[in-house]
Amino acid sequence: MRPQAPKGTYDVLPDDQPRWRHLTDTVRRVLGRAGAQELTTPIIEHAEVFEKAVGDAADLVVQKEMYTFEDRGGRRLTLRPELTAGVLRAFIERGMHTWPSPVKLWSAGPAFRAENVQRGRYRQFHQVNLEIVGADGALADAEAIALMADLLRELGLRTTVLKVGSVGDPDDRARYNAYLRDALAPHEARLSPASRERLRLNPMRVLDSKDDGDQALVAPLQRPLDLLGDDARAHFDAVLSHLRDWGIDVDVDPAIVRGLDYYRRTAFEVHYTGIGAQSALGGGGRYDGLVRQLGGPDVPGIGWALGVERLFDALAEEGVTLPERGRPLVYLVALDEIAVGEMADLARRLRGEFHVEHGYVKRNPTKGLRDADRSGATYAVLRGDRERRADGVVVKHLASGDQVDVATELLADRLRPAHTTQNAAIR
RNA sequence: GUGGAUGUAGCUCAGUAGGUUAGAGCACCUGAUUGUGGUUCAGGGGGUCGAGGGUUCAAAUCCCUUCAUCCACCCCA
Repeated sequence: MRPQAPKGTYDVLPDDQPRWRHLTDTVRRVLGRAGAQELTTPIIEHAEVFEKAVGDAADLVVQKEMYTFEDRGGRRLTLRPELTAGVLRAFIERGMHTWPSPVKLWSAGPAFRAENVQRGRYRQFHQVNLEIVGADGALADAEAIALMADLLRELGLRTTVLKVGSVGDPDDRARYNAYLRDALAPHEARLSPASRERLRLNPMRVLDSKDDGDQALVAPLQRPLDLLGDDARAHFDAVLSHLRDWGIDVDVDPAIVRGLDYYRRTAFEVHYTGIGAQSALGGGGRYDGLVRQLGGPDVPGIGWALGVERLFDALAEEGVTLPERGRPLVYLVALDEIAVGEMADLARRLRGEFHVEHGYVKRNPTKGLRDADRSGATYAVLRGDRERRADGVVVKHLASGDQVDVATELLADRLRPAHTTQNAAIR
């Protein structure tokens, strides 16, 4: 049996690394200049952190999809299925409510869900996360959404669809769920089996059923947005107004739905068509009761998460070119046994300034130049007995084929100007 | 949890009315080329045909089971 990565996991190979760096660099820049600070939390947390966050609605399904285990000390630990709960746990544990408010925190890293895999869905996946904790005004909602849009744009995505809605305050949600139950009860027999179950557990979910019959039944009904209370309505209008002022294009989605109870008011999602059935790049919303629910002070918050794998899918679909891996400036070739050691020494000196590689063994010029070529280096530097007699090396510019003898002690000086232009022929 | 498709060399894939030593391209190694790379040419290494069982004189090929991958359903914090 050949070794194999666990189902739903994958290796990020060297050629894939530059796009990951590009992503984290962009996140750091875009969110950082808005005052968001990077926070790294553990990948494992006490299971109760997530259990409390999910709440009693804890839809058994959700629970089942968490990787929970017992460590040797008998502690119940969970591989985080998302980043928000851990961030808020840190917020509470570290007393961040005493920090200048609001506290803006971003995080990025792996998360785990025991789901069946498909395109854009893995068991170990990665998220970029932003939380703005301690602000309850519409301005915070608008800024959170705007920052997500900024990030997507700076990454190079142009054709995303940003849907914004409101799930209202808890009373509004209860009222809407009751309305849906009443409205659909007479037609229950015509609902799909899945939606009959939804009607019992979480009526709002019927709204995003993929069944055509369900959709026909639901079409004439009012949406959550239609039954907002005055406060939630005013808040939502203010959010939209800010976004309009800032030129952020959004689609108002009157039927936007959240699975968990702690969400209130603003909810949003960003989608990208063309990356399969899992078209949501990410989403977020306001969670004013959550910090308290986790055992902290009663502070409001809003946040979002983006799925890294889906971002990469979308970037590929959009044809965005990402940086390539770094190539050496010089590749050192040892033409005899003595030169092997000399080149290793030379490499260590040059690496103070340049990206320098060598092959550890004696090579004839044919093989040595082939190695240099494959490394992607700009220059090959060769040394054998002929060069040793002159205390020098041969420097060959691989693209042009031009080559020149250089005294060893002058090599760094000759490379330095080329280093900045990388392609300059040796002078 | 459910359904469909697919598992053959490091990679992408041919190869089924069951029939000798299982092939190609790319990649890798060697040589042409013992002081000059990319191109080219010649040669070479590399396979439990995903795994286990069954049918058969004979299985990559047919049957069963199982595992994995992909896509979709479900679900989606």
